Amino acid sequence: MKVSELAEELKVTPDTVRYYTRIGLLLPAKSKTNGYKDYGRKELHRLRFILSARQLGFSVKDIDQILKEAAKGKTACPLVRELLKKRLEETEHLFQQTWALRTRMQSAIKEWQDKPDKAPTGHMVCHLIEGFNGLSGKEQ
Amino acid sequence: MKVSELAEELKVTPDTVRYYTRIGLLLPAKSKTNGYKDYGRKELHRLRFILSARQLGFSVKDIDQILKEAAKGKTACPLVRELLKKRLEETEHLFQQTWALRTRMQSAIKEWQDKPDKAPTGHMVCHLIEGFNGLSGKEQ
DNA sequence: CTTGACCTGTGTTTTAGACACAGGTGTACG
DNA sequence: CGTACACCTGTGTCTAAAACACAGGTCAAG
Repeated sequence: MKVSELAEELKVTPDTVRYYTRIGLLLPAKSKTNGYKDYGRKELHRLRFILSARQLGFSVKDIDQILKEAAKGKTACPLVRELLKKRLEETEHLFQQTWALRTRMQSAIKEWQDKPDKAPTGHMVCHLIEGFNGLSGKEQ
Repeated sequence: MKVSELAEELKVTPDTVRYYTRIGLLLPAKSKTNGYKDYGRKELHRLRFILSARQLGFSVKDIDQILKEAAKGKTACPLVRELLKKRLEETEHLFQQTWALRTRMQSAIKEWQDKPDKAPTGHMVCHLIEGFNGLSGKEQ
């Protein structure tokens, strides 16, 4: 299988396949005729695993670690559980951050509806931004 | 004011100040005695504006655009409104993504509680990941 | 004048690919 | 067999927003 064939098979871009190959997650053989990378069933399976793990929020580096652990014949499960716990904490944090940001942005848009446009002054770049207090309108 | 003094004043890291300076958002004078960058009240105010805008989700490039617009003496408000709308859409998207990911991760952790660790086999790297279906347990 | 703490500017690293690009491949057609 | 042209390849570079590393400069105490 060539790069694009493998990519098409699992609905990712050829660039993704190339990237995973470049960092050593995939280890295709090299075609003898041309120098093209040649992916077999093993690499297909391996890529499928990588994509499953990505879906669960593991970083590419995590996956590298997991694959290396499994390659030793040991169970990677404890590592997997530990990494997922860590990634969940991060995701939880990002979630809160994003939620708060969204709220702030919505709040700003609403608050700005009644405000006019103004030209900048020496000490004011944009009165919308500089006049926005970030609270949801319930402050005193 | 030196880099670290300005940074301390607005509770950011010196690296952040250096970064904004490097990309041209801050334009400090150069100290005559040593070659150190020298920030004045204007730069303090400018940094404050930048941080306010960052709080609202504007990218650094957005802010550059806004500052350039205001520098022409024109009102930056229409641009600001338009950019915020765009960023809100992106944030909304990220929010949904993150929410879905969090749900998937929590679901996996729960589902894995009852499962044992297993050593890898030829066609299975980690049965936890490969056996996780991504649905919340309500599939048939 | 020297020690040592702190500060500076610049260059490099981070994530997970996307994009650009010069050149190779392969096939339909003549 | 030759060739035109679409498509494919590997490699190198770029992205955001700083954080980090580091060699060397500065400054106050002694």
